Amino acid sequence: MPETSPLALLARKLSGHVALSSDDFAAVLALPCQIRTLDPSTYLLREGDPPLQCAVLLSGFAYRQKLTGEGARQIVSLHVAGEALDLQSLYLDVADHNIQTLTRAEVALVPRAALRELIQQRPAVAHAAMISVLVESSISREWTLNIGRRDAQARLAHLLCEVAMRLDAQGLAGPDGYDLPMTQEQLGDALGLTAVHVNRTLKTLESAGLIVRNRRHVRIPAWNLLRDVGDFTGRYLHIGPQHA
Amino acid sequence: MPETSPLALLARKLSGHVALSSDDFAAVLALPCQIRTLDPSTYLLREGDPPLQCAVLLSGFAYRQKLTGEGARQIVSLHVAGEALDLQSLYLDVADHNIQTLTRAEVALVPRAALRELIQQRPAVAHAAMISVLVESSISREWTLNIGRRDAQARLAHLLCEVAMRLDAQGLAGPDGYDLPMTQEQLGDALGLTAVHVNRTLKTLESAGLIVRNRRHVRIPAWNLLRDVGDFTGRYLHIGPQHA
DNA sequence: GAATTGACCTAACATAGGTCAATCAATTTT
DNA sequence: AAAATTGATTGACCTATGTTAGGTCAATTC
Repeated sequence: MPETSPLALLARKLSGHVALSSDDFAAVLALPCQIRTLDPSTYLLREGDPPLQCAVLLSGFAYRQKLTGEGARQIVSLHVAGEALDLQSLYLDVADHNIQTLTRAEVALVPRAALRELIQQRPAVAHAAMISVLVESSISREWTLNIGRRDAQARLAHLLCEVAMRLDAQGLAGPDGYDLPMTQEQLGDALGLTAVHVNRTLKTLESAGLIVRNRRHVRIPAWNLLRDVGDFTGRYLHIGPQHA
Repeated sequence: MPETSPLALLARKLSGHVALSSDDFAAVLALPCQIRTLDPSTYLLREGDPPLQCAVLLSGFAYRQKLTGEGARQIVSLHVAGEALDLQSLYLDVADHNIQTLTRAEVALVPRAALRELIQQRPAVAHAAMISVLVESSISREWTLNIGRRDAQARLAHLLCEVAMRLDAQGLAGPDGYDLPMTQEQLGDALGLTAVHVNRTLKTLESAGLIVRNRRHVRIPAWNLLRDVGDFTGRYLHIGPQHA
């Protein structure tokens, strides 16, 4: 089946957790949508706004972010191509966080009503969407643990492992590492650290031989070592079909 | 309608966000369940186990928790009476976190299959369950922000405000404050701090007149002040019906 | 090709919060 | 009621991380 629809990526992602019938699959592909190419740092949703559309990330990276009253930024989740960004606010009146592109990115904008209708009419799609939300919750819990209870080195190692594994699961990581599209300031915002300390910590990991960097490219020469330093286990990512 | 079923609390909670028909409401009440009274610190679910039942908290408090490889504990969410604890793992094969009672608590144990069936057959219930999961996700994001980007005083003030507002929304808070059922060590585990520092910070809040403590009882004499110190806004709790 | 910009990097210093250890107070057990 | 346990409190000290203030370099822009 040629992937003519821009939503093929989404359909594939959804069917990664639950078997979708070919009808279900086709219905996802048939969702109405507009394609947009967005510059880095473009807002897709702003806290306080009513969510009107559901963006699906077709290429590039995006993140969710919140600000304190004093203007400090915390990145609360990262997203790679294929993920639906607005399931989190699909049934809520007002957005509780901001969504921004990290890199230049293509998105498909699906009208909220169309997606809700699809979910209401197709239990298997609803099931898949629910799992997708639950997995995101699980990742959010692990981030809370990471930020609350691990030191800077473990935190950073953990994040690098997570990104590596998630890219790998989407077939987006080469065998020689991956391009991490975040500045050190953004890494700090994701980890609850300052950019300065991220820099120091990257240097530490590098000189310990745990990572090899070349500009934004990261290679992990000994997965087991970085995994141990980062106290990383992929279980919370719930990769693969959920049978039970 | 007399609340004969122990699940009345759950049904009320679900219908807090979405209108349920009386049929839907009755179907929730008719779920098969076993009632248990549990001691403090009893495990309801363990990381790595397959979730087989869905616990609904009828009275008392519970929390979700994760441990690092070194044994540090992070409480990742708090739960008050009326909340369903296992929607988070209802569609996942393996639990990614632990759930424990905080106080002595009564729970209703609903077989996983029964709940899934109900959700599959009643779109309004599915809708309500989804919202309940989404609200929990939103709270999780705010916790990440709180732990990652606020200092100890703001963190603690924020948590105290959140608990006050959630108890109030459930009608569980008196006009003269509430009983916070957590030890200072548990507060630390929820905030990414040590018990010692929680103690110091409580003292600071107290001597600034922002809270009044008597044993575990907390009163907030000037809501606006504590709210400002904690940089708290209740928006992320998404209290009330979601119309859109 | 000078100026500007954004990201990376470094060093010196400051501090919020952690660690350790002791004491006290309240509650439960014997 | 002694003893034991659990949690709260406090003090002295330490360290991981933040802050400030600058550098270097490469990529754009004028």
